[in-house]
Amino acid sequence: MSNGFDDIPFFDEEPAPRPLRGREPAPPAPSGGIAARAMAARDQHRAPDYLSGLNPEQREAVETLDGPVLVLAGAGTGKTRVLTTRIAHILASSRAYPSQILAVTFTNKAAREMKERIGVLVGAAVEGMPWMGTFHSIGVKLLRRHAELVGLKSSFTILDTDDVVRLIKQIIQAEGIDDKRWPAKQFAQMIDGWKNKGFGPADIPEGDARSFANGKGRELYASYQARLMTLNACDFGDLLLHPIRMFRAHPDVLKDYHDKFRYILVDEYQDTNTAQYMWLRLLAQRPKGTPQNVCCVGDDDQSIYGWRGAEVDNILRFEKDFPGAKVIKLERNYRSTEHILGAAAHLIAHNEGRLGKTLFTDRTDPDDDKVQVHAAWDSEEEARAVGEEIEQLQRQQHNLNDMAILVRASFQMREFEDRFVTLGLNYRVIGGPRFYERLEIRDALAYFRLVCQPADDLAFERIVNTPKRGLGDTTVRSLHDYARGRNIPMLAAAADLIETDEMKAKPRKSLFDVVTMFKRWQGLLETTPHTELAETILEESGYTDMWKNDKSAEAPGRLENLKELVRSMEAFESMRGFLEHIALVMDAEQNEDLDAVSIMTLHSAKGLEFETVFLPGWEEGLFPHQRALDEGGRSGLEEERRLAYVGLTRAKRRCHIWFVSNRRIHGLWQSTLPSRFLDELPVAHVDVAETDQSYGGYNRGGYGQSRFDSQEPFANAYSTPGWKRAQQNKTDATRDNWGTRSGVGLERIGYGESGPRARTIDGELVAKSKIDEPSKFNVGDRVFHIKFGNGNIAGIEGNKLTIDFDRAGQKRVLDGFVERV
DNA sequence: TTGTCGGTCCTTTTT
DNA sequence: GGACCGACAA
Repeated sequence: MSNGFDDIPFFDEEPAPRPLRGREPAPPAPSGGIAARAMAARDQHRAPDYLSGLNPEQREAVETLDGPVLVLAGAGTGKTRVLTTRIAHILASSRAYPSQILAVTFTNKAAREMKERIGVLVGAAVEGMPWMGTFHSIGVKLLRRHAELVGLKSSFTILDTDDVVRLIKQIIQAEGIDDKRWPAKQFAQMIDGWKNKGFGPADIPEGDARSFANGKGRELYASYQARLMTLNACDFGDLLLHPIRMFRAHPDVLKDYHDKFRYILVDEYQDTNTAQYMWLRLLAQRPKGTPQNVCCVGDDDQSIYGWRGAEVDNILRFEKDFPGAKVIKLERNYRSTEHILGAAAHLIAHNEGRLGKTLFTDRTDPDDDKVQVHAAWDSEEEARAVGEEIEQLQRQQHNLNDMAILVRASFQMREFEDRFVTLGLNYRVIGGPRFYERLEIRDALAYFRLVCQPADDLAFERIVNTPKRGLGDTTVRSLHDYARGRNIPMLAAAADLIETDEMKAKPRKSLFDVVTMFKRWQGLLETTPHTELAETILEESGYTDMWKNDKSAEAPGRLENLKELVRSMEAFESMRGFLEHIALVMDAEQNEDLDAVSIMTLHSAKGLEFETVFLPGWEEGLFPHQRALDEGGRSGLEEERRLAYVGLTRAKRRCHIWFVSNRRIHGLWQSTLPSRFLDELPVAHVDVAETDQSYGGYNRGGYGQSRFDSQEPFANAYSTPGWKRAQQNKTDATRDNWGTRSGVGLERIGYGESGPRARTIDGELVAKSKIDEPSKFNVGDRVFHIKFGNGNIAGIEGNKLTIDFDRAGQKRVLDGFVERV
């Protein structure tokens, strides 16, 4: 089986290790220069196999190797295939060594996938690509090489969010600022935001600086950075910012990398933030006359990370940054049915700031289902109905692995989990609390870190009294002061202090034990296999015993996790190697063998695809989310719409959308309006599902009778009272922002024409909490609630009523949902 | 030093 | 409704 690579000489690694200043050897250049000619030398009539399956646009994106290229790749148009084939093509045509290609992704998952797929194309040569990885992992690699240029030692540690918050808290307290009023977590987020924008302490806008801790924002940021330096540590943002500073301050170093990276490729370009953009521009923009072989792939319609600093503008201004750039659109979709594509395309057309792509497919099959819209009474019924749908598919021999439930917010998952547990339906939650973030794992890692890196004060503080050794705040504080005063690590300070009389006997003894333990472990570091050492550390420190003696329900699971942690170290050469890996890769592999429905947020679904997709919770306030509307205005709404677009385009064959009329939010039942996005779906590609169970038809047992129960079952969801009431409310509050735009947004589904409908940006839940207004109800009033039935008011706070319901017991509800009887 | 009570928060999340 | 954090008392 020939894939066109069999006889191409690949170089596993650059003739290592070479001084940086030395120029890369040019790969054996084919005399003609262009790829096609190189290939033709081997095969006169036929392009290599790896190119033959591509459509013309994809092929252009792969073969345009000279100069800047922007590939606008819609959902399901073979984006990853283009990227990987392009790399294969660069290698096959001997344009560069594997080590001369810089390929950047956002997530480790994407990097892994890319590596795998390139491996399939080119075999072992992929192992020679050290510069393929996430922005952050490449940043680490650069920094380890040149740490001293930014004032670090190359053994620097990488702090995760948890460490950062604890560190910032210390700094806030040290400045004598009230850390209740000015929470460290909030400031950590501010710093992260600044770093995303590429701001150092000197660069932050005056307003930002003033907004925290009575104007001390800048000062605090500066002391945080100073503290990181003394700790020889970086946070995630620094992994980008330090290289940027370094490249700016040392053009000679930058030049070396210009020479080195002959080809630069960037995945998911729409997600780059300003810092990443600056980083990339430094590396990709070359002096005039030198080749700028940069290729960015992205989809502006799938930009859903604006809230964490991603700048869609980066994709929009690519052509300005790289004059003469070739822009290639991939619009042929290989994933979904025409109905799903039609629905998605029509929805996303409501956005204004777009580059404008329209997905199409040749595949038409009269048997394909349209996108189904379902209504349910409340979230419980929604979960029940989705469960039934899944079981039905299962009976038709569909795999659970091919189905996914994509929610807007993670609290929605719970209802589905509960339901699936009762049904005995396998499910897997993706993106929940992650392995390496668990308490016991972080504790264990702190031990390992401190052994490898005795200067890691954060690790020291974390475990010095875990398990309990009688070393409380007082002891730690005095250690801290001593260490700061002498500018030495805390572990060293501890070693000093136990030699003196400054401490009381008890803490002194404990501290002595700690110091001795760590000394011994450090001695074992080079001689003992690292998994064995890890076990020794956990045993001797008393950490495993701590959990063995713990009678709580989680303890056995935590011990299990610790074992798993040690097992996972086997794959690494050393403890240091392991720590480096997990500092950047916080995810652990999921069990793929189990056949299970996936439950995840829309955000984590990006890049995935499923035969059948369920999209619950399409209600105003939830999706689009109220906060996105309040804080993001028009652009917030557009990002929500892109999220909806991402959701729809995950589906290959079947897509079911749900909305409910009642949802419990923050413990209170609220009645909800169907999402405006439902109005934006095209009639031609959508079916409103028959609901024999919703509303009228379903027996809700002894739970409060609905006043609609006596009526006829509804023909379809759009004629249900919830929907009608919703539409009524919408027209009542008409503020028409879009109505006059032509062509889009005016089609409606299954209900009568009534003129342009309101599409307000600040679409609100029906009721909001209002504390100040006097209530129109009195204690003792007899009232009716749509879900809970009749009851008496037991208490009133603002518009929140406490009601003793005849059947449902005591509940707190908003006064908008009850009426006097 | 440890356990319990009460107040607050509640979108999305990678590195 | 419930998880998490900090203050407070034993």
